Amino acid sequence: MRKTPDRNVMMINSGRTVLQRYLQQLIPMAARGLLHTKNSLLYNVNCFWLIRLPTEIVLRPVSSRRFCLKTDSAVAESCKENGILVNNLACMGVDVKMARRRQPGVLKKLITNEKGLKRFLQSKGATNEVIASIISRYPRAITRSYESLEKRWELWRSILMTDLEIVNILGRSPESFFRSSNNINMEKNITFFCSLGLTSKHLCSMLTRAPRAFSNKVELNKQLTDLLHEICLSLGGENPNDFVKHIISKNVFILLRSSKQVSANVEFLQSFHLSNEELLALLHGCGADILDLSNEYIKKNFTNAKEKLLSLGCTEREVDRFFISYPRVLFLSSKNLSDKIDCLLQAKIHIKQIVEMSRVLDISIGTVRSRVKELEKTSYDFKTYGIGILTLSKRRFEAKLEKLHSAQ
DNA sequence: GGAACCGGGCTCTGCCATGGGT
DNA sequence: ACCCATGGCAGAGCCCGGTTCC
Repeated sequence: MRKTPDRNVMMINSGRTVLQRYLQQLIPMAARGLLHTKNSLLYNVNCFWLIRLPTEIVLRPVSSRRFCLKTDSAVAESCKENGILVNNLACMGVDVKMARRRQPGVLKKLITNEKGLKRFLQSKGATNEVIASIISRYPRAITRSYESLEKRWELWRSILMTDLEIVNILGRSPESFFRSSNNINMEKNITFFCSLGLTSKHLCSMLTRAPRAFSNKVELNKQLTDLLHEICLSLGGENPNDFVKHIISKNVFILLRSSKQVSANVEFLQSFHLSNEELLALLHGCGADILDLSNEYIKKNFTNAKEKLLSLGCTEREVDRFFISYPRVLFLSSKNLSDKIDCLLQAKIHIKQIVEMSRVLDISIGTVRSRVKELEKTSYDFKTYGIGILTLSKRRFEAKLEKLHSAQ
């Protein structure tokens, strides 16, 4: 039995469960009985069931479609849906088709809290459009009780400053808030993250950027931090606690990855035959950036990029140095990286210059093209003056360009 | 003063699979 | 059989500016 955070909620939920099972059995029986006598009349009639719960009275209509006798399997499937719920949602602007595709079971439920959810979110400043979008994308949101929503919101507000920040996150990622109603687990996560030495500022950033991490079971988060702890110790690190805190604050998305993936990515970096000290420094620095990437993606990109660089005359050693000095290049898709290199070569930049200044691959192809074009007007020679100019920020580049023009 | 180095900011959801409960 | 909670994974960059070095 899954834990529910609140005793009252648990009672309501268990009451509902018993009642639901009872109704699920009762309604078809009633329907059969009624159909036997009033089949033709019932087809277009809305019938309301009065359901009394421990804390609330819900007037729940049952669609006449429930009594329809069509045999087509698709229609039979839709007959199981709570027609009035579906109508309610449609009236709220919910994309019912999307909701049905994502969580079909929710539309079959007899007891839901869509109106309560709407009131709750409205009171926090969410617009009707945002609420509809939230339910369309994560229909299970309407199964959360008011008490559970209040508690969860309170927990989120203990980290974030305003209701609006939470509304914005919900609008972006409804699943992260609604996927679990286990508020005790969320509390445990907050305590756990604090115990790692992460400050409220860190927690705020984590909840904003990777809210899903707070819905992970605390054991799962602990499993990952234990792995990081072990990695640090196995590499001779002296302060594993700081290492864990540093990696998480640097790349919070690591908490959304399995230990298996993170492990595989560390192994990938190990394949460059670095000393323990070097690998530790790499993980502490720019190596942390790529730990949350899909391992297959990293390997694929690495293989393709390596092939490309070797074909352009680079040595194995240069290639390895290139990736170690700037692992973030592995973020780039094979095609993007290849196109970028071609673009730089076309501008008469030598491959050795690119390999030595890998940061140049940080810039978008569009920016490279426009900057090369501007520099051509000033007869800028990359061989003589280097390619560092391409990596400047927009403001610095424009200032530099102005000077080049005035010097002409 | 200018170039090079470096760290950090923004961003990252939506879907499917699975195990367990009912 | 069905649903829920949760784990896992695919997807795929660019830019800015502070500090240090020469």
